Amino acid sequence: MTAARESPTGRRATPDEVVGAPAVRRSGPVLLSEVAAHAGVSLATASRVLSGSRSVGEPHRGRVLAAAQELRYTPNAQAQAVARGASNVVGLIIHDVLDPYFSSIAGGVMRQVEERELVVFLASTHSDVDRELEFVQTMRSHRVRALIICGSRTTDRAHNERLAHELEGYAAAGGQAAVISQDRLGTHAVVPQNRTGARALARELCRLGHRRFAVLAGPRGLLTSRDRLTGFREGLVAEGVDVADLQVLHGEFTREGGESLAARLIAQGPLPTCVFAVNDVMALGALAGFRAAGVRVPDDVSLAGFDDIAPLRDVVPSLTSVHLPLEEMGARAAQLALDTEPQTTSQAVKVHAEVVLRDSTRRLA
Amino acid sequence: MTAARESPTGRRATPDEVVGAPAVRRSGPVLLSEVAAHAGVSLATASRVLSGSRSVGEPHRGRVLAAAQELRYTPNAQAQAVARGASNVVGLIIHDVLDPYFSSIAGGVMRQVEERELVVFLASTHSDVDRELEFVQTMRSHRVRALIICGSRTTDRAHNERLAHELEGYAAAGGQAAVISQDRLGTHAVVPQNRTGARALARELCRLGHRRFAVLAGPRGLLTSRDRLTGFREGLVAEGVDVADLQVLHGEFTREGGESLAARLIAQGPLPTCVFAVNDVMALGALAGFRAAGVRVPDDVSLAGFDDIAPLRDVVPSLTSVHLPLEEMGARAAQLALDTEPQTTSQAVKVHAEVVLRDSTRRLA
DNA sequence: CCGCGATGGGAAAGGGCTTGCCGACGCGTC
DNA sequence: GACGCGTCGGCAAGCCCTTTCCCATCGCGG
Repeated sequence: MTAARESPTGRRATPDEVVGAPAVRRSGPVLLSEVAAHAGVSLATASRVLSGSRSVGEPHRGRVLAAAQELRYTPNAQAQAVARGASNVVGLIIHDVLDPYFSSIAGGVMRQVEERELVVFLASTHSDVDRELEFVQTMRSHRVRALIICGSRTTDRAHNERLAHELEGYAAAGGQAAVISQDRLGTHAVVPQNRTGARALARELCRLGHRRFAVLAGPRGLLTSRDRLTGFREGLVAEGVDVADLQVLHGEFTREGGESLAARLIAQGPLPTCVFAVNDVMALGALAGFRAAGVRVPDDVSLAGFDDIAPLRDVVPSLTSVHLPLEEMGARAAQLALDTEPQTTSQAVKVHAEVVLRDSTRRLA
Repeated sequence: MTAARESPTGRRATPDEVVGAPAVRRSGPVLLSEVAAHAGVSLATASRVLSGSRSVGEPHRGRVLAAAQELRYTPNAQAQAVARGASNVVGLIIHDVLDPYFSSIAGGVMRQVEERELVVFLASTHSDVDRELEFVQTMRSHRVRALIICGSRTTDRAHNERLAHELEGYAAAGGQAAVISQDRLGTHAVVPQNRTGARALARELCRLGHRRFAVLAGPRGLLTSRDRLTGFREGLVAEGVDVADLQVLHGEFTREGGESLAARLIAQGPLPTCVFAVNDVMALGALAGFRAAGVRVPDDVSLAGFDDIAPLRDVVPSLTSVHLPLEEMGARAAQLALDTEPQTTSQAVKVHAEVVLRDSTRRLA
């Protein structure tokens, strides 16, 4: 912005000038041209030495390297990207770094990115679909070589279309994208088996003897929540549970959401024997809510979540959940976006979800 | 990298060629020049309309916008950065996204960054000091306008000097840096009162009647660990506790580290009445370690941590800790780096650390 | 001694964008 | 009607690199 290049004076310094004002360092980054001048070679040669794009004879080679070192030259990655027509940046769009679900996924992505010596642009949407769209634009404008979105997954058709449209634009411009947990967007996709996982969970819970359930669901518009709810319902039906009186409470997909839903559930009257929170963050909130109200888990009510996020390890009682290999999902998405040839037909990787019974769900007598 | 522009044939297409192959859309991003051509104005005008750098008369203005929309033009941010001589990217270097301490800080940074409509480059060092150095280089080469490091804080003099040197180079090139939890690096700094906090914690624990302590410390080379240990010791001395037989175990600054240290502590013989883990992640590990060994907290041993990370909220027993406003620290660092004029003398912000007594530390009879 | 291919250096043409400058134009004023 | 002024287009010169040519040089066999 306030670039204020103060170069007007800046012609080539004659030897005398060098003697005259030795310490007057131009501020701002050192340029390749300065390195070249310092080494007494042409710009082209300096470039070739430093980027290793072609062999350069020893005398010159050494001098360029020395000059670069002495001047503390750092190539301008932006200019390089422009000149080469390709960047080494990967875009990552998630909801929130603070949410363990997303940070685990981000961790997986980062690992892959680091292995390839790339760099990641991180953007967090805070669940705002418009920001999501906006960020796709931003990423595109930064010409990221790959884009990974772990996003909204809303049922909002209009939004999904716009997103698909954006992504198509991104792809048309030569980028590779992978979306986590949502397919049919015309990109690579890594999708957890939400429905199957929830179905399996329902089955296990029924096998523990539970018949009366409540579900703490996310916002109605979220596909993830809907899929898990649907799967759970199917599972119950398969086990012969009457789903008619299944209590389903909708709230935010956050800890606070879970907490207040638990409170609402308690207020509504007799508790079911088992509560399924469609994700672990909500389950943790619910756990806190129950505890605050003096409702004991699992004695008074059983509680299960979904995702098997890391902090679950330290909770008491340990939470029953449906395990998702979050880091792997991130890593896989990164691989899809980074290792696939552009123009390949997009792949969809299904991720297995596995029920893990722990102490928060008890067997009924 | 494999840029492979398919231009060898690529001289300028003659009008005839255009007629010959009308639908052959060049792949790759749409260029500003194409937009300009489409709108029938000059490149300059198109640029001005789209960047709003100068007012442009209505007939042209409208046509440029229409053309841009129709062609789905996205400006090349890299080229813009080169041309403008300033980028709108902020660099963030942390150890690990998966660690709640760092992700909280990252969250704070992100908030500030988003408010300013900038974008962040995230790099994680996984506690590797060399990678840290490397990343500073990378960030510098990407010409990030601000750099926030939440890093190693090692006692390794050589490394610190190299880091300071790197940062000085970055600053000389016109960048603004802020470092979290380490000062004397010649940059802005946000430093938590580790020592004071630990001292206060020691005092509170003594007031609960504890006299025999153990400290689960991080690697010897980590300043954060050392400061907290020092402060804790000072606090004990101030309370008249004999520090001679204070048990100090060193391990990794991770959950696993805490877990195995707890095991070691148990194996070593009679437990002290209270254990201080120098950070919460270790404390959580220790809690798990104790639990696994059948040692009850706080009945058999009291346990305290430091940082007050988010997952602590859901742990049972709730953990006594020293609260640090992590998000704010990140936000503050971002502000320092973003809102300060370059060349200003660097500021150091001290962050208050406050003891929060919870259920994991009990009062001795 | 000459021609040959291989090698390495440099000038210059990009890459996609911004912006300083100039000139054209329309308007109001005296 | 001439002049000044403000507005707005466009040319072209940047920004900092990479890479394509092309030419000079060199070693070498014929």
